[in-house]
Amino acid sequence: MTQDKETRELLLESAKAEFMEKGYNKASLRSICSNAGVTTGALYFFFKDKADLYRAIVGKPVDELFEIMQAHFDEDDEIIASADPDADFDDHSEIAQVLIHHIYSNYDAAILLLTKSQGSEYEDIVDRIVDMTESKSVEAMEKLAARNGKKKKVNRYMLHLVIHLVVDSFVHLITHEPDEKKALANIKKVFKMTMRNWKDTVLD
Amino acid sequence: MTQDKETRELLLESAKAEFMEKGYNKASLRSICSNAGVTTGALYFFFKDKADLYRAIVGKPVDELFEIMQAHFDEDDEIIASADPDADFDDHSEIAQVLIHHIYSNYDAAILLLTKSQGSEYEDIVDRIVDMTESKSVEAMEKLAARNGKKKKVNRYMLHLVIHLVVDSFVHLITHEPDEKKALANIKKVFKMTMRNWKDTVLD
Amino acid sequence: MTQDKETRELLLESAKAEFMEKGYNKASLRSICSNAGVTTGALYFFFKDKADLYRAIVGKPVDELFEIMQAHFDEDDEIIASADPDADFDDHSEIAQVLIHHIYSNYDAAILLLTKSQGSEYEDIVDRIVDMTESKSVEAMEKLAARNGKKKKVNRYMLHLVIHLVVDSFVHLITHEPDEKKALANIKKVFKMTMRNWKDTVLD
Amino acid sequence: MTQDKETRELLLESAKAEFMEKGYNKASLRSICSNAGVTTGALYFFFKDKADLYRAIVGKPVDELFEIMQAHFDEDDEIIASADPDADFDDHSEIAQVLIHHIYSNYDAAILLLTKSQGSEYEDIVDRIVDMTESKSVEAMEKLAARNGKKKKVNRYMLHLVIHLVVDSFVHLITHEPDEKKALANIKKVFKMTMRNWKDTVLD
DNA sequence: TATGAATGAGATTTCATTCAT
DNA sequence: CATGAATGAAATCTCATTCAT
Repeated sequence: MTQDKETRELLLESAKAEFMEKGYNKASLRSICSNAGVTTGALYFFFKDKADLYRAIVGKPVDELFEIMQAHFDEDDEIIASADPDADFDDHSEIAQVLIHHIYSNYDAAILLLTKSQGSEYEDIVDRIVDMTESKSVEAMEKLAARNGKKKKVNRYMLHLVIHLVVDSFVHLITHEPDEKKALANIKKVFKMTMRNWKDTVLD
Repeated sequence: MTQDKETRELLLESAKAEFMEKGYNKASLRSICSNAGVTTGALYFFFKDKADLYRAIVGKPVDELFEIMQAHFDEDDEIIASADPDADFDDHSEIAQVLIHHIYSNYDAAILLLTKSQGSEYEDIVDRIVDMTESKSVEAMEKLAARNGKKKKVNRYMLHLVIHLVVDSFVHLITHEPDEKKALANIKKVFKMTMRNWKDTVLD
Repeated sequence: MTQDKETRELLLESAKAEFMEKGYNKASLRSICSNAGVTTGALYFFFKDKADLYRAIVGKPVDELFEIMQAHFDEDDEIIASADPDADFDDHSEIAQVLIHHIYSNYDAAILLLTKSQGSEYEDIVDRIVDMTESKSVEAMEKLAARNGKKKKVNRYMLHLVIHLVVDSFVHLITHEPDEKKALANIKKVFKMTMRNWKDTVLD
Repeated sequence: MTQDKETRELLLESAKAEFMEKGYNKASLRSICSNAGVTTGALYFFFKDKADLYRAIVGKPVDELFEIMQAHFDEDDEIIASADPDADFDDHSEIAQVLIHHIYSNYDAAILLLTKSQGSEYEDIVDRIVDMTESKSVEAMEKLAARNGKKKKVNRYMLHLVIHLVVDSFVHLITHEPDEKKALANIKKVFKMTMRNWKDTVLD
């Protein structure tokens, strides 16, 4: 006993592997424990329940992701509030880079969240990201319209779809390209594509 | 009771409802049977196991979908094989209409497949559609290149992504728009968008 | 398999013994099943859960008990409504006999209820009996007072206590005297005692 | 923290609350410890096991109770041994007062013992009190008979029952009347009632 | 004194599946 | 065709207790 200080870590490793292999629902706490070389009781010393164990793996990265997004939208708000009417919203290269870097720094958690979270409290993570992005975009567009007086007609359905697709692109990229640099290179194309789609189909 | 020969049908109805409510994994055969007013034995008379029951609901629509797609690609092949070098590949309105009609004619099955199939043999249905579309597209492009001598450089990653996104668009549309006509109207925009993305990012 | 038709019965027997030995809370469904020679799954074919199993043993006797009591109180009501102002409420020998007979006809269930029900939905059975008796008694006394014009002052605390004690006497008798005839003989004394206590302490 | 030497006290407080809320059986040592702000190890430093912890709360009051009762019976013995053949055994007001005072001075423990002790070594406390009272009463009656020559026939069953009921009355009173003075007032009525029952039914 | 970690046995419940009738 | 019964394995979770430090 008292192996250095690792049991919790062993459990997290084992849980990661099990969730990855079987998904949240079918993952067995028994397997997780026996693979970690401990009894089920030990697991319950460190984690409240299955949900808590999963949260211990993906919770922090998720929270940070939303913080990063929030910070980005706050910045945009400031730009909108500032004098310059021609500020550039088209250059998403910075936020893309930050997001990609954060995600690839937590790659295991990202894969778990995007492909193995059904049944957990995170099963709607992608929808939550889409929803946040959409509502923040709408807000920003309304502020811009209020300030500029120009009012572009917006196709709300296409707005939703385009945002959905750019998020899906991220998801697809992350789940298929394990190399951060390559992912970043591709995501820039995705953004370019998205901006055109935006202008062509969201703004009538 | 006048049940004539309907037990199988009752079971299928009940199963649809249960799968819809809980998803493939969490659906309980017990619940399905008791809601259908029969015992588990009856279920096992008509269906080999849980997978077979699910297949009985979604199998035929899926097979037909792939047949429709196959027929479409075969037509394209013929056009490529024909003399006309300027044949139009850009007009997908026909295939779109046929696909949408097929899907909305089997709407329950479609929703089941797209949102409730995790754990079943159909959990990868979207990927299979993407894969088929992608490989057929590559084939077609190679045949065209061979015939025309012109060889456009193709960005395989973006090809894959663009196809993925158009399929995702379908999925998103189907799961969010229950009205066939409205869905069809929107899907045309999606195709237009996709064609531009194709030319801009797949062909360098 | 198919032993005559008895598995459910075996389970009930085994459950009775286990509940009797360990009480509701500490009774183990595992033990019950293995002592009955079946697997736990079998139990869950016949009973919804632990509570349902317990209910299958004691539920009917309890319901019948309350029906018997209700019928008794209804009879009293009729007597009160009738002309005779001097009807005799003091002779409880009939109800005593009926109650005792019912209880001793379901002796196992009675012992279970009175001594082993903690943790189950029946843990308050004695209180429920006291409450019903008390409220019916109060009703009856009020009706009598309204009819007769005479209004005896009632010490509510002693009323409650005396009723509690007569019920306790029943309980004590039942749990200590397994012979129905002897129990009946003693319960008559208890009633006599109770009637005097009633007059002396409930009615000031 | 200034915990000086209070951990044990914290644990006892927390245990009292837990036992009160859930009863002996369902009380969780984990909860007790965490509510006390210590770990399980600490508990096991002060107490041998769950039983020992419970004993630490209720043991002393129980022992004292039996001592008080013993002293009372010893006094009675002396009176019997004394010359006066007409000594008064009917006035229990003194012992009633002493008992009630002791019990209300340890009210938490009393409630715990009377309503939450199932599963513990004290689950039979009421029976033990009844048994002691009964055997001491029989002893006393025999001594009296031996001395006086008169031999009243005693109905042993009713003796047991009457004692049981007076004890039950105490229990009921204690658990329903938190005010010591009111309890004392009522208990006197109970004794009066008991004395009459005694003469009427115990002594044929 | 007290902690933090871990045990191991136990609890109830659910499930897909089987099979004699 | 269908029933009713039963299996057996697995699931998550809780518990009192122990012990090295």
